[in-house]
Amino acid sequence: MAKKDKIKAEQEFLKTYSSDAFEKPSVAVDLLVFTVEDGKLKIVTVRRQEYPFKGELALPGVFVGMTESVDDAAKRGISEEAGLEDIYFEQLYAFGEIDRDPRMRVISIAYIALVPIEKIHLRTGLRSEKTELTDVDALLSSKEEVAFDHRAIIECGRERIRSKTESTSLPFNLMPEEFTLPELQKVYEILLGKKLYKANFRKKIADMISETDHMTSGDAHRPSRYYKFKG
Amino acid sequence: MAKKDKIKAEQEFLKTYSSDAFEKPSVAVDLLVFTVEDGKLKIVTVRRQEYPFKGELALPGVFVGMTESVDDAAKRGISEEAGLEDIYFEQLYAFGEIDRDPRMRVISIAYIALVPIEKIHLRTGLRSEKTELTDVDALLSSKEEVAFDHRAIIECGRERIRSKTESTSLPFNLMPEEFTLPELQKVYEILLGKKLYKANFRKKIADMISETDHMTSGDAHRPSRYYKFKG
DNA sequence: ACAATAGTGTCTGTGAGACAGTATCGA
DNA sequence: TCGATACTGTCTCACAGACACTATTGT
Repeated sequence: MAKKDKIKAEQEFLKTYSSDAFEKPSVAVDLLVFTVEDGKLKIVTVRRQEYPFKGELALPGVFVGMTESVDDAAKRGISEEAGLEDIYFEQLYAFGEIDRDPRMRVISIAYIALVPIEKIHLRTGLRSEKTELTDVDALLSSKEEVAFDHRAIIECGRERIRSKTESTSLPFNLMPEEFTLPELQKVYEILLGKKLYKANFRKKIADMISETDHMTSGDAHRPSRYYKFKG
Repeated sequence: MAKKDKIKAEQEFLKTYSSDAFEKPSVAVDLLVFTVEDGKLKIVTVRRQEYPFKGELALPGVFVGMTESVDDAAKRGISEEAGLEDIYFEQLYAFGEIDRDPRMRVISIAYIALVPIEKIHLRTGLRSEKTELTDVDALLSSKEEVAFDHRAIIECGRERIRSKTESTSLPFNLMPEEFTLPELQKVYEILLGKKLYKANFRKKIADMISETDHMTSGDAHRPSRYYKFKG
């Protein structure tokens, strides 16, 4: 194959579009790390210590490095901000408005992650912002100011969760290894924002679970069986 | 408000992350412009005139400029490559592997667009690549080489179309202003890849259409009523 | 025995799938 | 009249929703 041609073509290309010829946007990932705590759907947030949006809530995020894929950047961010490894995450949406960051052009690719609360160990981020757990629905129905376009990103993520809860096994990613069906139903109800009928719920998820041989004990009522997620 | 603080914070930020301090990935949009022609689902493709992947099929795409949003870049690309304005499009997915372009780091945000065939006027792109219409399912089931990771992107778009056909009114974006129900059903069958029952199909889409007062004529069989899409 | 929660049986309505039937054109 | 395609009626079956009933613990 004409290697000369190849090199020439490459040089031609780099002349019209090289690292130096054009200014480029920065690319970041923003992270929506969801969990359920105290009967509420929450996300990991940081409180901004600097302008712009100083003092406001924001999503944790990292810039995408040249030596990592976008997925890997998301994984790194989740690890740095929430101390989490090996958890479920998926790409949500790319947010690309010109002025979403007043300092510079940043295109942000948002990811959602789902974690059982037991696994979460909040960690102070690299830029020493305090990480906290914030009630998603309370935040979205409040008028609290949220940094950048992060309110819209959170709304988008909330919607994805709701939608995939109806049609996939997504909520299992919020559960510990073993769980009872009343616990699981509660999580579904939180994600969907409505009460469910016990019998119908159990029929729906019947083929996603397998039972274990032990039960709850110590409560002043009938014990509940523990189940595991079955692919 | 402490404007001084604000400026200082900004400078601090730009020091640790400025246009010059870090190399940045390039950001492009790749376009999946779908249409139905001759009973087949097709997309607008270009044939690469340069290395790498010279001679192979590729998706049309443009780099995202600093003065346009990512959505606007997609709109511009659709206009430049297919001569189309005011058509339906939506973001598909961001592809961010490190080596998806062997020349340089490019993160690509893929968009799908749907156009009735009557509107398509293929236009030679800026880098004078020939644009053509390619049968999607034939391409995907063939072993033909496709440039970059574009085969995976096309698969992803094909899947999005199939999925949204089942649950939304997406296919109407492929129809002209007025259409008959047999025509509409044909399009659904192409998108879903299977035959549908007439009566069931009509029940399903009944509330998305409104009838007009005219019919087909000239065919050697019963005429068919024209309908319009109704929100 | 009772409060409290776990778990099951079943009726009903809705909607998809399957198929048979009727309607209306040109030749 | 016939071939061809448009259009409609209706049976069935799977499944979600709603609700009533039974089961098992601690106090």
